[in-house]
Amino acid sequence: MPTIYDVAKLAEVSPKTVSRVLNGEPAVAEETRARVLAAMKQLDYHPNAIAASLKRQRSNIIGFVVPYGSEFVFQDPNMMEQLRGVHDVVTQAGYDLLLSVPVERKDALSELLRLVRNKNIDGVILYPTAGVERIIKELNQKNFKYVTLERYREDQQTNYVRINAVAGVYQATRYLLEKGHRRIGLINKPASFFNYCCSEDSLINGYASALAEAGMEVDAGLVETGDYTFEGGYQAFMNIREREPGVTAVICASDPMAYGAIRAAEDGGMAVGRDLLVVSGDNLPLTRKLYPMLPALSNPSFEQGRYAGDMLLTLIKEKRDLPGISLDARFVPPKGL
Amino acid sequence: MPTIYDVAKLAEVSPKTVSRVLNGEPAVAEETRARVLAAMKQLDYHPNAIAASLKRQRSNIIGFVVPYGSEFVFQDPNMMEQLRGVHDVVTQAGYDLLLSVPVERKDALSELLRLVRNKNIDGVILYPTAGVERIIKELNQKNFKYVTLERYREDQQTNYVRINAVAGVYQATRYLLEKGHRRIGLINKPASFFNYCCSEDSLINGYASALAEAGMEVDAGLVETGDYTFEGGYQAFMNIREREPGVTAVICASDPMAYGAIRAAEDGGMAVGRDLLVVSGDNLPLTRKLYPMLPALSNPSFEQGRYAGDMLLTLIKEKRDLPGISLDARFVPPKGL
DNA sequence: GTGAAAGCGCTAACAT
DNA sequence: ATGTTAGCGCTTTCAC
Repeated sequence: MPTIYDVAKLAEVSPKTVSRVLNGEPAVAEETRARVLAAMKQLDYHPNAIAASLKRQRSNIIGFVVPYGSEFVFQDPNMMEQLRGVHDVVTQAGYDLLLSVPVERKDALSELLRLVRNKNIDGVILYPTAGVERIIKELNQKNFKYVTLERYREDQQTNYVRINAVAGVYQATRYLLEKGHRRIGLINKPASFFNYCCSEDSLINGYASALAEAGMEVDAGLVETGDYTFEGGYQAFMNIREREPGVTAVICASDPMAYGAIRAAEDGGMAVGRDLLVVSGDNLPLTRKLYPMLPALSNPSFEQGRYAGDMLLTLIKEKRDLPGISLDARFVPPKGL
Repeated sequence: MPTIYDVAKLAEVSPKTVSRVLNGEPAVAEETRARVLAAMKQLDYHPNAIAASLKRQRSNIIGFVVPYGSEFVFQDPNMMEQLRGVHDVVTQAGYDLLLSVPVERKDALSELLRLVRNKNIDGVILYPTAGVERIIKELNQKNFKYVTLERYREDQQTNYVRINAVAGVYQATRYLLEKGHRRIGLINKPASFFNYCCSEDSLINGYASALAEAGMEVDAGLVETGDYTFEGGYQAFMNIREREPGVTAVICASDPMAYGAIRAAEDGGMAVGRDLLVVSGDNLPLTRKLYPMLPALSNPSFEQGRYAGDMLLTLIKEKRDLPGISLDARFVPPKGL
């Protein structure tokens, strides 16, 4: 493989001049630049990014570390949407994306440390999980740039992009109340998953406010917690139905859980859309297609990824922290209303 | 950041000895090794992977380039399964995965070239697309290691992992015939997508053989081609139904197309499972959950990814080409039969 | 506008 | 078992 020296020799200039052409630096005569470019072409020269990284002390690679094990991650449509958002924005900025999903869930933190310490990467997008605080501390100490999806602590002020579903759930609940529903189930997200710390954005808050406005109280029998999966949603709805056979609507914190609830309802002889209204939790494209008539909470996961990527790139460029961002989930009423 | 020299000084050994400890080379006295490790710990030393890469002339990074645009890719469950397979196997072998999905579909080939030429990566997994042949030629010339998912040419002999659905479709068709179905639809995969060259593994072959054995011929009115998407499946079934109102079963080449066909059937007033039997195309976990009663073709996409990753690692290690692999899709009869 | 020299942090080759 | 030397391919002073 030809190096910058080979090009320099052929073009009869110094290596530094070749480097200048490579990096589009201005102080090069047009005629010289042309000669250098011709030499590159003739030799089929391509710069070695690793050598440049070593000297520059940065790799132009962004890391994305996702805990929870690959089996879950690659089948979770929201994570894929976040990944897509991050990918698109960093790719277009000329960075590459190093994707790391610990095969075993328990390796998530050490994997993160490995990536960061070996500093192949210029920054990292990560999910807060239990135990991450120690790592964030190390990142801060080393002045290593990161953005978290959701917050790792309730008092985190900077460098996160989160989604707040409370307003969406409030609207969904109001909508259902207005339609005459009185026994409204809620399949909430787990208290300790992404945002394992932050109780304030539990869906229960929006749900409870809307009920309170209608002079109603939360009935514990109507509330369940799922684990974001189909199975979790299935079981949760089964439990709710057993306790509250009169349930006529259910709000789900995620689409897979909504699918589970739908199957549970149908297995129990209910006709979804007639006996039971299901509010899905993410409004994934697939959900819109499978169940076009159902209302939904719309989770801007893709935008979350985009903002996170953007924020990280700015962090890297400007070397300062940025205030965290909250994106509100929206309520999408059913088609034709 | 401390370097290998700092560690060497503190441990009172040479840098080379530190390097030996780092790489687990045998010829180090136990006592020395302990001293070095202690020094590393004291300094919070972590090796710089970029420097090692420059010297070693390899990065321990595998590239995965997926064409078709990120919007499609991250929402396609089969691609995600392949990605997961590749990811798991290379990760466990100590490699990192660089994921590259050109945001614009037309940039796929140049993206591939960029990755390869800058040789940040030790090898690449790629999909054959129109025009890829030129690039494969360059890869061969430079002795750069790659594995293709599906073949880029009918006569490709090495370095691919493909899925052959013909046997599965044959079994599916036989099953349906035995159950008494006579008007069996087929929503085939497009002739030019992954394996844009290879007509031999068109589903039509397995379909036609099974029909022929039963003394029947292929009725062109029952066959459509989709583009792997929900919309494609929807439209395809609509077309089939219009031409052949008596259709009682349909075999789909992918799960999203099966979802589309199901929706089309239901929109047309058919009850899936009673009026129409749908054989889904991939047997994704989600499909098993949403439609547990339907028969399916089972597409081993995850295994395809694993084999591709394995093959690439072997290619890199042994510096030789390997014969291509075909994985047969299976037919999975409906539950309870 | 261009060039010479030094060095990023590591490892391979060749000592001893 | 351990050390010395050189150099991977580039960019960064600092000079002219």
